[in-house]
Amino acid sequence: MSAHQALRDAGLRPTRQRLSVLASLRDRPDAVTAQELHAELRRSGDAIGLTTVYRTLTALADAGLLDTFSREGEQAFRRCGDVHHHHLVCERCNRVEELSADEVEAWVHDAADRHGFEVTGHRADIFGICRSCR
Amino acid sequence: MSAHQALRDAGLRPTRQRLSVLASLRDRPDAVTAQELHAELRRSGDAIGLTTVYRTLTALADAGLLDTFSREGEQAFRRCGDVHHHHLVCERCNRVEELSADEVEAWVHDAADRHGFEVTGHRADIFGICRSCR
DNA sequence: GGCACAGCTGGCAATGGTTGTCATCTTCGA
DNA sequence: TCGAAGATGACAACCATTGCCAGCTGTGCC
Repeated sequence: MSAHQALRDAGLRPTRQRLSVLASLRDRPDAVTAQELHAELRRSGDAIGLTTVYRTLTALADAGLLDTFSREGEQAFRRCGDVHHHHLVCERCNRVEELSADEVEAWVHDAADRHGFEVTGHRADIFGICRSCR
Repeated sequence: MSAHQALRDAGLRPTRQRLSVLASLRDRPDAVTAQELHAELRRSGDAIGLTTVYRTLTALADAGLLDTFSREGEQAFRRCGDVHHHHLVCERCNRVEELSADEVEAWVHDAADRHGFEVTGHRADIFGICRSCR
């Protein structure tokens, strides 16, 4: 799906800035913060405001187009697949691999049932050092 | 183990303030933020500075005595058991149940191996609404 | 194409959780 | 009991993030 269409579907106007953010996120393996992305875009000659980067990332995350990661005090974002998945995160380069795991899903529902909880969500992330960072 | 001894083992002096923080965290089912805890302690007549609450919680977490939870922009803490576990968190009252899950541990190592990652840690939390909040 | 308007942008100010500073006070081993 | 070393707390500083608002732009409609 084109970035243009993705924005449309999310009820967001496909502006130059948003397309720019989505383009720089496309196929990027790592998660980035608003500040980092803003600096990179500026460095590459793209005129975009920091506030806009923040709002765009938040809007895209709200629309489910981006996954969020908290990195000691700040929030990082990454373009991830639509289907539910978990993450394998490199603590050195912030690369993220998407994982699917039926056993985790099963565990989630079993545990919640046993404790009388109504599940609203869950998150299972693995942290480590990737092959190329070792 | 006494709170006094726990602090000792963590290389921290058992001061009135630290004992006070540990005491109010004892057997508490929910996770609290520094601001919340500070307000509660003050309300109950305990003279303690906000800075001290922040530093104490951080120190206790660093020492492995507390687990941390990020709650939209702020950090919450909870006294948890020493053995490795996961969490079932009520989004309404912040109650936390500790879970152990061999299937999750197995998944962590399998997935990391498959992707060539060296595991440094992992986290698997379930969010929901507890029985009494429903 | 031209219009009008709802949505978007971006510089700047404000917010708010958290941390740095430092003078003062405690704890604890000698 | 004494003197470090460690801890406290009021206050200022930080800094990621958000609010504000005047101007800009995409979009549907004529």
